[in-house]
Amino acid sequence: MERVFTDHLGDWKRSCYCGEPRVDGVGRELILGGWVQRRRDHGGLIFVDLRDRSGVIQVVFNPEIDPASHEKAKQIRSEDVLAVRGSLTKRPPETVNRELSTGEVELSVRELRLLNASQVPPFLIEDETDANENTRLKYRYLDLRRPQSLGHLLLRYRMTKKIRDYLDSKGFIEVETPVLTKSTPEGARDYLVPSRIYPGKFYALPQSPQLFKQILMVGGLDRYFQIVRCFRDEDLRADRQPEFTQLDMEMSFVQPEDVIDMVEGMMTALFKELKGIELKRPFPRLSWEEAMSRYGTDKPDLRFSLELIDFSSAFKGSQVKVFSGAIEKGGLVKGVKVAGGANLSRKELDDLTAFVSQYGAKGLAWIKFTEGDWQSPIAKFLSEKERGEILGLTGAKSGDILFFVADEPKVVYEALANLRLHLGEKLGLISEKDYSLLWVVDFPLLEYDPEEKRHVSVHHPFTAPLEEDLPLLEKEPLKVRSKAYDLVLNGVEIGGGSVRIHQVELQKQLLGLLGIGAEEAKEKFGFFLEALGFGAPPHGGIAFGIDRMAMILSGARSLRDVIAFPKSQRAVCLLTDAPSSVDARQLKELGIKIALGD
RNA sequence: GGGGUCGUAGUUCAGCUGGAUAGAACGCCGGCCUGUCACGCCGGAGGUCGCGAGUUCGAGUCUCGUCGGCCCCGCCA
Repeated sequence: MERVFTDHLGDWKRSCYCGEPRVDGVGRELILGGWVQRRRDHGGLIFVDLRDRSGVIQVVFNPEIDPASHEKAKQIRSEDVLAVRGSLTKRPPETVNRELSTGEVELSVRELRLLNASQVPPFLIEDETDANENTRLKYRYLDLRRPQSLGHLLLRYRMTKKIRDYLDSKGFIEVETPVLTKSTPEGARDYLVPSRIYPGKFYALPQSPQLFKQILMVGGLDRYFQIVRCFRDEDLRADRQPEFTQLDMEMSFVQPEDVIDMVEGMMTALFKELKGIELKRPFPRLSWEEAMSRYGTDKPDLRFSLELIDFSSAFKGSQVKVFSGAIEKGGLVKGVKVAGGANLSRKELDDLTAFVSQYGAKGLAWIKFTEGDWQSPIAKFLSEKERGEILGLTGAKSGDILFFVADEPKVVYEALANLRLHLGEKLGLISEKDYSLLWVVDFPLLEYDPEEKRHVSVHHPFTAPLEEDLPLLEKEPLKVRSKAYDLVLNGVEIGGGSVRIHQVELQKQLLGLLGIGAEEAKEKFGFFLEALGFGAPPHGGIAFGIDRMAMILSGARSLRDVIAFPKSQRAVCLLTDAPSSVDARQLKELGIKIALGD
């Protein structure tokens, strides 16, 4: 039987939100509106928990107060929308509900208006919902009614609001840049938008407004920011969505220190506002090289130690062939010591081995230090000298365990960085309440891409080299460091930026190093190079992942929790079913034929 | 593109080495109930076991394929 409600709001004006009434309002007549969290029908009395974004209040339908509304209330079901008029009353002391902000009061209803009936919801609207994400995303509007969902969006809003206020106070101007723009080489795959007016040509959705913000500096804006949607057509992860939001900023006449200083001020204000935390300034800083050697990653989580230890020199020429072999081939032997980790079971060690194999490690060697003994598959191959060096490097004591990975540097770093994180979580070394902010600086400007057989930018092609390294650019480009900086929060890169190249000749030289010839440069970035030639000031900036920041600051597990309408891992919007087919007519207008291979 | 994992009632799950009528909880429907707030009590409905092949006397269970959710690798300057 379909329930249909036909009441209208009429001249009723809502008095306040459901979560607001308190004892001091007792006796007042209130009009409230909201959704039915729950109905408890006692035959004689009917209780309804009425919910809106502010919270829940109990409303009571008592036939002795108003028989008509009590009769009407019998039809009420979960998630119906209703408005009630009645008097706020104090609850009898024994019926006070301490769980509710409004638990000392309730509304005695004199009139009920049934505004809209709800279908039976597919899952209960509660914070501890166990509905799977599939269902929650399909019925996102129901999921959003959960206080936790609202909390995430609210925190995100307060964050962007504070950012805007802060940057405004520092003289930044928010400027919008195009969403329909030009596809550029380098970087991620572009989302393309076909042009109807120029069949066969395409706009691209921006991966970031990089060139536009630099051109705004050429335009004399001096301080720009934008909270802006960006698009990258790559595969998704828990921390990666195809469309995401950046705080993009840029400043003129600056060096890295100036940008870093501005950002520290902003982050400090943000943490104070959102978490009530006073951050200490300056934030800690690591060079890229130090971050890699101590943590194996350019975004270390400093909330716990477990630093990497280098055994490469200790194992040169070792009887342990996997170690000495790796070193001979130009690789490394590195490891981590877990104090008190000797009680890890064989199964756990096997799991850890499987874990590092994901990152290309061929094995995970270990030594358990027990009372007067070294338990290890490699123990019998270790010389006295090596044993001495291991003890010297690690200070290992009885009860500890040591892990080793020997391979080419990239594999060693990736495997151990991830192992370190994995162990940190598994062993409970990370306090959820801690926040660790860290700058990583002095990145290399370029790295060599063996697949493309050319140099590629570590940051992006517009990043300026460190002035002191400029002489190396011609002969040893891989040794050149850049004026780039990343801000890392709890092991997540939340922001990255650089001071840019503002001189056209240097920019051309750099594009050349990347294998982008004059011809291609002109076609792809001609407008930009031309702009640099008209008096581009020195400038630099940074961009932050707003979604990631919101995720971390709200303690969410996934980016999807802090995005109102996120995509599934296969890049589908489960609510709208996008992407979808389009009319043949639309395709024809665009001059597009679908040519799907078999 | 690859690996892992999950898919059984509206929801979350159980379902053993393949065996007869596929269960539970919550939700839903009906009845009773004036102080509940995860109300309670009584009764009831609800299933193409994601989909398609195959093996078998017999498949929710085994095999292959396929679709979808999630996690990861590759990818993401």
